[in-house]
Amino acid sequence: MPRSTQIIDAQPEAPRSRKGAATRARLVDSAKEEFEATGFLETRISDIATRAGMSHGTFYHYFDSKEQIFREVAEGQEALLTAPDDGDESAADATEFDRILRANRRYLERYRANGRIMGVIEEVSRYDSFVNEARMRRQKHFAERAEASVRRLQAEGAADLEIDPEIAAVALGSMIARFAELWLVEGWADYDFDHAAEQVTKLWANAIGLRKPPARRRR
Amino acid sequence: MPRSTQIIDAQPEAPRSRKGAATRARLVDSAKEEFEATGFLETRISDIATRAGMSHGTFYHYFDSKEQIFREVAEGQEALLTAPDDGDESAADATEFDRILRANRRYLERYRANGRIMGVIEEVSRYDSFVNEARMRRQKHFAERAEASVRRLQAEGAADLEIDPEIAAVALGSMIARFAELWLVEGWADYDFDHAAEQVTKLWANAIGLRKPPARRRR
Amino acid sequence: MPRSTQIIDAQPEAPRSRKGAATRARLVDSAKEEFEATGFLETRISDIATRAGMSHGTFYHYFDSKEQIFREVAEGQEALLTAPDDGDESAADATEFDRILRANRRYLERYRANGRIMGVIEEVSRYDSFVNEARMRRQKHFAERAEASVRRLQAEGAADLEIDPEIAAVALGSMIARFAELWLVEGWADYDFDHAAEQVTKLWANAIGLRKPPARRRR
Amino acid sequence: MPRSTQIIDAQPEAPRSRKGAATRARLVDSAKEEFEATGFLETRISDIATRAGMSHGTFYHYFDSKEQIFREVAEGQEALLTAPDDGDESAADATEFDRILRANRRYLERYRANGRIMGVIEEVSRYDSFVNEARMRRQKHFAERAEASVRRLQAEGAADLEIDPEIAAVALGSMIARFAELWLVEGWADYDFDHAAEQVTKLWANAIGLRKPPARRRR
DNA sequence: CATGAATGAGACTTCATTCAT
DNA sequence: GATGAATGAAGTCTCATTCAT
Repeated sequence: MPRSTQIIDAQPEAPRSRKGAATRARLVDSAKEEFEATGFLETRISDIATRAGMSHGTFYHYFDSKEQIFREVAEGQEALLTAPDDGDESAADATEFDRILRANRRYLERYRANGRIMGVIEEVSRYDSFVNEARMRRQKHFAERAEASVRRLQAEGAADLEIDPEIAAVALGSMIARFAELWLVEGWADYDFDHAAEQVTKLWANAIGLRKPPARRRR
Repeated sequence: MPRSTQIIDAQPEAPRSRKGAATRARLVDSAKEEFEATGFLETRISDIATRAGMSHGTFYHYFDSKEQIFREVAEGQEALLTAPDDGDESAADATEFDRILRANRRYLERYRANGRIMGVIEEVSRYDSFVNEARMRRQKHFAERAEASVRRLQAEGAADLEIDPEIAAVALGSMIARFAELWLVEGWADYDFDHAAEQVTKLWANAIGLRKPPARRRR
Repeated sequence: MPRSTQIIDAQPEAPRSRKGAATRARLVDSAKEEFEATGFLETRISDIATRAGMSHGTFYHYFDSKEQIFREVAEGQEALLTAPDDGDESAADATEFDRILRANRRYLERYRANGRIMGVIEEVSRYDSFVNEARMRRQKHFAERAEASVRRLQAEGAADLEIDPEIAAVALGSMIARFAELWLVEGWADYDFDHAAEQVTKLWANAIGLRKPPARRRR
Repeated sequence: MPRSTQIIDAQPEAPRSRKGAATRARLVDSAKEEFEATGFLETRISDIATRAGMSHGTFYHYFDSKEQIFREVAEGQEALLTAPDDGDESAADATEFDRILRANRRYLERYRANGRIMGVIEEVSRYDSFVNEARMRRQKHFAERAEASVRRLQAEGAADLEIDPEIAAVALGSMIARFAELWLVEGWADYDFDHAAEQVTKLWANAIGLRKPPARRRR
């Protein structure tokens, strides 16, 4: 049973030596840079290899195609975007509004730090179902959290009961995602970061009818 | 609304005869169908020509490239999406909420009726600046209306004054646009149309802090 | 339903103009020459195109691959080898031996006239099942005739009854086929044509125990 | 019987250690298996190495190329096919017919036991002159014996004098060889072994006009 | 001896585009 | 206007072979 074990195993095979692993990593890095600089379609396999300082043949030791390496790059970005906060989170949140604000800021900050590649991911997700699935997982990730949050608030009497938590979660997640893209990738306008983050959070909070709970006040 | 940015958008030459015009129109229709069925990248000039029942050589009598004919298809869709209501609009709107609801419904209905090609436009806008510009014009079209609407309501005391009308317009426009794409192109979920339209409108209205003002009349 | 109608239709499509047909024919001829001169494996698509005086891109208008055009060349040879005699056949045959001799001579003559390409067909038939099938059809064609002939002669009391007509047909067909290959392709030895043809016919006749029927004598 | 034609058949170097010899042998075995399973063209060096449980780099310690290792495999098969009977041969043969039958059976049995690789040898012999030479040596080996046999029988008055011993030897050798290939490699039909062996021997005996001479004794 | 990373020659193929008819 | 034959740039991918470790 030689010749790969199908589908998943489509990958040439993992590097077996330390050097190989380093080379592979170098390729992924170069690929990301090249995709950022040139876009997906315009990037040639040999561009990636050359940028990584190696022959294009080497590329094929580690990846089967441009699509495949892109998936890995995209996967990394998606993981980064949805990674949990790296620090004392709950600590700082005085109010529910602060909690939402922090989440939004985190998303926007991370998106801003990777604007170029995020734009390319948006592009590629339109014709590569793997990448699209990863993007949908991200969307789902945030939607689930948002939905749970809305339900909880409704239960606490702190949110509008007429809001459908499911739709609200998708729509508000969409708002943040597209707003981020327009602002940080398309260059729609040059908003002040703090102001923009606060504004979309206000829209979000208003949208679900967030009420300042009894003993708290918004800044 | 210039026809694309008309740089040297010189098409081979406008058809002179009636027959030529018909052939050209046939190509545009076939192109749309083919793009819907196959996506932009996978569609070949000869696919379009074949679908239109002619030799691919003929294509070049009317268009210079796949990009060019796509721009025309996309332009048509954008025009359709932003076209004014075809009928007695203001008539029916009893309240501001109804006005927003009607606008959202119209957008969603039109989007739904053209889901496939809208998805392709989303794709192509990522690597064709003409198409992207057209999409941005659409976004701007809605954003301007939304911004004006928010300002007016704020002036009337019918909307939250803490909301930045500019950001609100972009963010809420983004919400509708991405929600439409997720729902109607990506098949994220199968919402009831009326319910979904009403929900996103509620989110919108809440977001800007819309208050049913005592005695309201529309512009 | 664009994009070919599967399998059979794998061919790019038949030429639509007279000029196209001529070009296609030119390709087939050049392919045969190139295969004869260089062998199958060593022949490049562009060699064929260049020999036919055209760009390699043109090749792909008419054929999908080297295998495909080779099949057409091979098919032509097989047809030629099994083509019926072009002339007054039965007329001349005084005896059964003469009949067998004539058939053998015809095969050997035709094989000799196309030695090079026959050798390549032998080669390719080992890894292209289409070509192999064509070769097997040829073998079968002759085997069926031979078997019928043996049965008839046995019935007439003019052949050894202990011979199994089925095996005899295959074995004697093999004898002629391989002998032809060794002699005319491999250059095993430089026999006089008439002598060799007569000798293998004698072996054949003896093998099946051909008896001179009552009122006839062998020359 | 020189080891191939030994032009500059310089193999990397004969293994010096016991371990090296074992590795080398393992490669030859794996190569044979791989060739049988995949055919010559489709087999890659790394397939052979992998099957032998080693890195493909190691292959080059022992062989220069796929051709070279194949020659060794083929050489082994040819030797096997032409190897003298391993036992008390003459003993059992009561008649000349029995002698021919025994030789044919031995060939067919050996061929059958190695059908797959024999088929590959047939293939490769068409484009590797070394392999072809080995095959021709086999053919010559049998032809020489057959020719001598015919001449002897003719001298003894036990065979048809009109038969040209040289051509008969080649043609009848061809008959056996091709019949074996059709039957045992191509799967032309599923003959009973004993019956088939006896039949081709009858054809052979008849062909040379073998007569049971009054009182015969074998050499 | 063995490993497997790295190389790059060399062929294949696609398809937008041109152009003679 | 329409046709479809012809072109060739451009990229893909394979795998035998080398070589540092």
